[in-house]
Amino acid sequence: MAMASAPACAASELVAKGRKSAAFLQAMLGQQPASGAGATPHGLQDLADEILRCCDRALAALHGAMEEAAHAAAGSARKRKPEHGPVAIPPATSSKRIRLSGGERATRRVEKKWTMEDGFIWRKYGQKDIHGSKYPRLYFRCTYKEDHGCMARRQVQQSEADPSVYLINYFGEHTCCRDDDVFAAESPAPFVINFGASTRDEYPSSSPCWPSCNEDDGGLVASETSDLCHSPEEKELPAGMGNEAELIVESTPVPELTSMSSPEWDPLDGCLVWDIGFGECLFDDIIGEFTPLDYVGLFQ
DNA sequence: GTAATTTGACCATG
DNA sequence: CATGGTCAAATTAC
Repeated sequence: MAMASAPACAASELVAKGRKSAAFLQAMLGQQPASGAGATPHGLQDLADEILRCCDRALAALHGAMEEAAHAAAGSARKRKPEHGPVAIPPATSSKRIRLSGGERATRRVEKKWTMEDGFIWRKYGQKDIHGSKYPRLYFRCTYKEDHGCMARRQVQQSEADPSVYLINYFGEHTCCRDDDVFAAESPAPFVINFGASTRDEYPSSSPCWPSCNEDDGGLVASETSDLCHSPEEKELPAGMGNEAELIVESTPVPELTSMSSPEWDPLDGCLVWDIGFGECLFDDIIGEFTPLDYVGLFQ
């Protein structure tokens, strides 16, 4: 309900402002001439960079929480099987087969990441060479499928256009972290923004499914409904890996990969690849764009 | 010894 | 029949 999403929205705005400040800091550091042999701006830049990334992930986590809240709130207005976690996809819109156990149809979203890491723990259960694709498709299911009956699955495939990019198809939702007991006990933790380097320790094995702010994480950044997604990159998705995505999630190139050494790198755009432009716009606007239409009503 | 991964086989779908 | 998704035995790693 709105009462659940309002604090999340406020927190999201705060994180967004923090991120903006960090972006400016990083920009200022980038403009600083490397004067003073001892003063190494790279260390500070790395720090600012990490702050940016943590903010991004915090936003993503908040976004995910709001999405959950939105789904829960919209339960009466939107089609959702109450006894099944995954949201049903209208079969009529599905032209390609998506075989799911028990014939279920689940939420599906596509991410493009620079790493396969997403903070969740997956177990690989298959690999398949895909016709016409240079790279095999890897099949993963949640490690906690047995323990919690979590039906979350994902398919990972390297992009042919850019092999450094992984196209990750997510099916179903993680229920292993949504159990009432677990969620009640752990709910504060996932949204704690820890700017330190030991964030991984914030999420011990008791709640391993929450996306964590770790070094390897490519960063889940944003998601948009297919109606909102106009990214041309969606067209780059190989057959069966995004053409019918319910959600397209643009993911972040880790800044240090290119941006820190690139003179054209825009510090305000270095951490997130959004369909929208960053420019000088306030983050409030970004949140507006960041927020799927489903949630807009909840925030007002 | 246990858990995770690999990989070929099987099955469903178009 | 071709292709993609999943299963499960074998293998490997810890």
